[in-house]
Amino acid sequence: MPAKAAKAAAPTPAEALYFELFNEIGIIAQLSGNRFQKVLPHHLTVAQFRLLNHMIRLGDGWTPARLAAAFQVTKGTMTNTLQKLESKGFIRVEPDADDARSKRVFLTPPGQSARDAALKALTPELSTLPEGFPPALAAEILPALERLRIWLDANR
Amino acid sequence: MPAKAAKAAAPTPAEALYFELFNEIGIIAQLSGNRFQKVLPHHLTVAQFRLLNHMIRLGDGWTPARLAAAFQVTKGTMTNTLQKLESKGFIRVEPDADDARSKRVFLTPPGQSARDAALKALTPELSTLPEGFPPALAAEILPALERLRIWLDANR
DNA sequence: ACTAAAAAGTTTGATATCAAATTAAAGGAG
DNA sequence: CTCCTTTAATTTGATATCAAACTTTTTAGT
Repeated sequence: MPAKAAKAAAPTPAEALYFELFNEIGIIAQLSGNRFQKVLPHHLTVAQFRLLNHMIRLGDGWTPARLAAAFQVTKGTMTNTLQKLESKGFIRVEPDADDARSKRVFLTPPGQSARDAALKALTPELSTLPEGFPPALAAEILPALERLRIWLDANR
Repeated sequence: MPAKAAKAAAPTPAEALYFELFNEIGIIAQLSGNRFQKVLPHHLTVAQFRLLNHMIRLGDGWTPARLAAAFQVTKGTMTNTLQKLESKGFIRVEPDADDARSKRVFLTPPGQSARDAALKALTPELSTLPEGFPPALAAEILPALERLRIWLDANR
């Protein structure tokens, strides 16, 4: 049998597939993030916008720790993000009556307005997207992405 | 006709779909990026690893400017990333003979080894993934993601 | 009830990234 | 040829994020 060159760590086809998947996802996240960042109002970062959005969609009153876990950032990062949003008046952070270690985060009316304005500012970015990437395609792959996200979230 | 509440910027269903798509992609990128970061050898960042990987897959000899465009980072960021990789001996940066403004980036043998080692270190992270997210599903959505990435890349 | 362990939030120091300004070289218009 | 514009790379200052240490409070074990 001919000597085989010492090929280093050739990934299986399945592994290669996953690597490619995460690579594409990483690039898309960076491209879209950059793009969104440029048009967000009130000097909102993407992270700040996502936090506002999260409170609209899933309700407020969460603790910082739970938010940090939900967004997969460190507690220190969440502290910083919350302080920025609070200084802009977009959220209110109150002590938790039941647990003196904890706090609770609430969206303010200006915060809701800022979120709406941000959404409006983002919309034009998407206006020409359907030409190259039809909504039906988005709908088609979304369940799979959710499934992947949920798995990653559960198996850290 | 009843007075309609001043609903601020209600996105169309298609827009909502896109927002959700980018949201999921953003979360997956963060989860997978964090995860990969923790196991990468040689203090490689994800950005550094992707650069090494890029040179393996698409060949080296690119200019920093072209690399910055390919990865959608600023030229300053690319300068920094290249300096880090060069200080580790994983790449070689040479002046371009034809254009005194430019440089050319080459992968060194240690760089190739580091990339192989990184790939190997990443593989265990994927070992249990097929249970929750079968490779067939990855293969199914990959073309759509490529299409999205290409569109975003072309329409900046 | 007491003590040890865990959890919530903050702080600190380091780093990756960005935007904008800077320097140097190439290209184009006249 | 000369000047103006564009391009390549770097530098600078600011910020977001991380990991790790720290403080306070709660929970659990005995």
